[in-house]
Amino acid sequence: MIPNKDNTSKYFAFMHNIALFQGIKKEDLNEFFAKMQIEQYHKGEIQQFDPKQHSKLYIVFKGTFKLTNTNVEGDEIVLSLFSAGDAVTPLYFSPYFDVSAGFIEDTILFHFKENDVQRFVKNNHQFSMNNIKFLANSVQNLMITNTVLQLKTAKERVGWFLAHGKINNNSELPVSKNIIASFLGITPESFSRALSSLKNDGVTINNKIIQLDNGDELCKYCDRVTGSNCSLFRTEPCAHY
Amino acid sequence: MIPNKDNTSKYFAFMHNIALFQGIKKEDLNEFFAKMQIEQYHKGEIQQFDPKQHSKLYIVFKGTFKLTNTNVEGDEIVLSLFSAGDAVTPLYFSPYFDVSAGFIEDTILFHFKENDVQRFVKNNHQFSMNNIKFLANSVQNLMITNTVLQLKTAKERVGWFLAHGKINNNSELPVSKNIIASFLGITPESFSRALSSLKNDGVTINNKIIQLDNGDELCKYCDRVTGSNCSLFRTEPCAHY
DNA sequence: TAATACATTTGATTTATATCAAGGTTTAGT
DNA sequence: ACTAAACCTTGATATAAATCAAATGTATTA
Repeated sequence: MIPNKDNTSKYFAFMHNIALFQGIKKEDLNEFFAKMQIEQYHKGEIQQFDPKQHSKLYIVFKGTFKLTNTNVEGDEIVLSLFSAGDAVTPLYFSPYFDVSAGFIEDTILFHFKENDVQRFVKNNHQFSMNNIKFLANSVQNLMITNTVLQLKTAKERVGWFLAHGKINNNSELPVSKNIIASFLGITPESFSRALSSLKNDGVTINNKIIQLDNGDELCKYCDRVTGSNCSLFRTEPCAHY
Repeated sequence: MIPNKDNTSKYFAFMHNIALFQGIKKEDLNEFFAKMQIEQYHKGEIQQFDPKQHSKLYIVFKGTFKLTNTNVEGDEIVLSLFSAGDAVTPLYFSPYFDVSAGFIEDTILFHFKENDVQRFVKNNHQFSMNNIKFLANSVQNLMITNTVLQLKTAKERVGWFLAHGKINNNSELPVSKNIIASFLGITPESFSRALSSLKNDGVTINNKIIQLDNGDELCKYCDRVTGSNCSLFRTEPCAHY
């Protein structure tokens, strides 16, 4: 799919808001964006992320997909979820790191080729700084996920996930429950039971919409980094004094 | 501790071998290294990693420490382990990310101040590329750890840890068993039982030294990225065809 | 709109690992 | 070399979550 004139300005406006491209001169950006390619995927499709062929920078324009890893027994685990505005850089993955992208909705990705990204990193300080920031942030998020996976009971994991979404203004579940369960390292059954237990605490989910009786029911499950973006941070109900 | 003349050349030689500094002109490096500070920590010490005070780049010269996170109930989990040659960049962590460094042995760290690192990143393409590579590698490793924590039984986790060490030529456990257990998200008791089960498969640990009856006993626990560095990769016993 | 697939919930049962407890071993410091 | 403190192992028991199974609910598409 080649962008036509009409779409181009819409796409570029969208791209200018992506964190990776902040603080970069408009001319430089537009020159880089001119190299952008568009890929469309359909719901249900699975793409092996073979870095030999996929050494690119991806930006999600529309849709949702999951990054997954499948073990020998065929169990699939969800490493992370991506939706509009998120970036992925398999560019830097080892060719032996075998992850797949599973498309949950019809999805439009923008991509840049390895050489173009490398050149832009080399020639543009701000872009290289942004890349460092982006990756450092990924490191931090993965460490937090790590903590959640090691420390929490099923209910606490679910609570954490919901608190995370709430603070980022997603009062709606981003994907189906069984995918969230896999991301949290629990079974769909356990997820369901955790939810029914949370219901007793005032957390209800109707049609993927999360509703809270008081508004502070999820505070106890929140991590400190996520919490720092919360309107209740360091007020009385907050877990972080 | 201020480096004296004698030590300086030893330190610089060590630093020139660190991955983060590869491919950079000697003059540039030495100018940067001149800003290096040295910190010593004693076994048992714990340092809160408050990024307001610790916005630095650290290189481990000697010793071992663990990066840990403690939850409300006081449970401690080990996020990662660092030893000579490893780098840490809390530089890029959120000020709300509360991790601690727990020193397992007497440790010597080299550190650089935030401003100096930022300046070097800005002025040296290779260093900024190296930073990107370093962080991307961390992302990948954390994703793998994530998979291990979600997918594996206690025995498989221990097997993976030992396989990892074996391939990186550490036939010796890097730290005490209970710290490894915490890193793997299991209790010391489960770790011990996993080891005794592995013993039946030909994996013996004597005085922290890992011994294998045949040499391929750990192959089934190995992940593909680690495996790609193994001498047995894609031979008959390898799990990755 | 029916038909079929997919997702979710609920219950019964099993199982792996945590917890609790006690004894044994190694390590470190005096 | 001796003592105290960590560390490790082993056994018994408890428990949270996985698994198995079946029913219900919700999408998809023909």
